[in-house]
Amino acid sequence: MQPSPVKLSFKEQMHQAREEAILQATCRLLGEKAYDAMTMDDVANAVGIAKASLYKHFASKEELCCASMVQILGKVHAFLSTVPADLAPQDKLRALVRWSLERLIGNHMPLLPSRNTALRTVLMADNQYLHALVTVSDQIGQWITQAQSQGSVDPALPPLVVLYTLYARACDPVVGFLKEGGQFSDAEIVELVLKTCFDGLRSR
Amino acid sequence: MQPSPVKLSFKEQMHQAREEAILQATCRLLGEKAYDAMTMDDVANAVGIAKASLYKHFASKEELCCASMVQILGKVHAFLSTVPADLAPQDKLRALVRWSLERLIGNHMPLLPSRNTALRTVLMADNQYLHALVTVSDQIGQWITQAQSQGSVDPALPPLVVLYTLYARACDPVVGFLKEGGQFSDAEIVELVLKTCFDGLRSR
DNA sequence: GTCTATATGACGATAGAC
DNA sequence: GTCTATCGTCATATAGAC
Repeated sequence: MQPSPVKLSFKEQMHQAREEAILQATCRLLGEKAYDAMTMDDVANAVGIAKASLYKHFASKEELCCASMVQILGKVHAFLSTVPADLAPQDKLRALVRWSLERLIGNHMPLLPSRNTALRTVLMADNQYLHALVTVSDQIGQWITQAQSQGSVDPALPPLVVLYTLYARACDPVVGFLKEGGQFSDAEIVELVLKTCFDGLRSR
Repeated sequence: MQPSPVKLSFKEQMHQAREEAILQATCRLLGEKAYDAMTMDDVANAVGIAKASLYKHFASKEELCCASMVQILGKVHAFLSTVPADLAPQDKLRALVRWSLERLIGNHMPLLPSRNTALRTVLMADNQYLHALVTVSDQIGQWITQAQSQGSVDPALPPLVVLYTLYARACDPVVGFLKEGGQFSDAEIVELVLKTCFDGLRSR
């Protein structure tokens, strides 16, 4: 009796589901600690499988984390397409930053590789990651340019500076500081950081 | 023949000088990489002594890095006292952030412990560090309050949010992103980040 | 593909000669 | 106090049975 196509498909689905679970766990763990601090044991325990099994899915820790980052960029891309087209450009940008902050505050967003970590080196050599990054950056870049031409974002700022400043909110330590203080609710923290990001510290 | 007090003092000076060199190297290395990524071998090589000798000065990696962070807070404190007293409060704050950014861009400022690293745990248990942190924060907090009462910093923002936002500039990844691009000079990067920090992204 | 067990290497810390 | 040499530990990655 030959294995039916359905059975094969089911096995593949299992495989995919397990891989998805691994990526989910990795994403969450990378949101809790730095790349160096996260161990493959952490991931294996979180998923509930043996460490060796991880290596059947991903050849190395670097590859795993890389895939996790690509997945996150995919989620960013998916979010971008849900932003109403009729929103003003600066409101689209605000929506993006708000979404990033909400993910950060829920520990669902890994720290961006802001320094020369092993991860950053791998990411910059990974075509999937770079492609996803360019796709996302292009969309955001358009919004920035539009917002600047409308004057709602300072046209004097180089668009790249605006882009990086928005990206940096996704790993803003201020969120962690304020959360630790316990003095503000999550929603308040998001609004406060949003305000300082777009309006700055000065009175308007 | 007894050792003269002068000789003793000289040996002590040597000791102090070596310790200073160790702290300097640690400070620079912590500016280049994260706490976990920095090794005691790195420090020993940078100073030009054997790793074992480090442990004659500092009992552990944690203690060494802790001392390094305390030393940096000391430099911050020293800088604060050089800021002209007749400057407007908001200009004092700008001067502080500019100084931080210049240190960051020259890799002379360790990343602040923004997440739960082993270092952060140690720092928060170290009275010297906490005391230095409170001293510095108090001075900055006064400037913030004054700037808010003058209306040059938004009085609607909780002072703590302003303080953390300023602190976060000392480890702003935007600086690294822009520096890597090679499109802006160090001085331009400092001014751009200063502008987004105080004025935000929106046009004024 | 999943597991247990292990090889390999890196790093913090120490021993002991000088 | 400085060095060389080494220990103990932990984490990545793999071997090999099932």
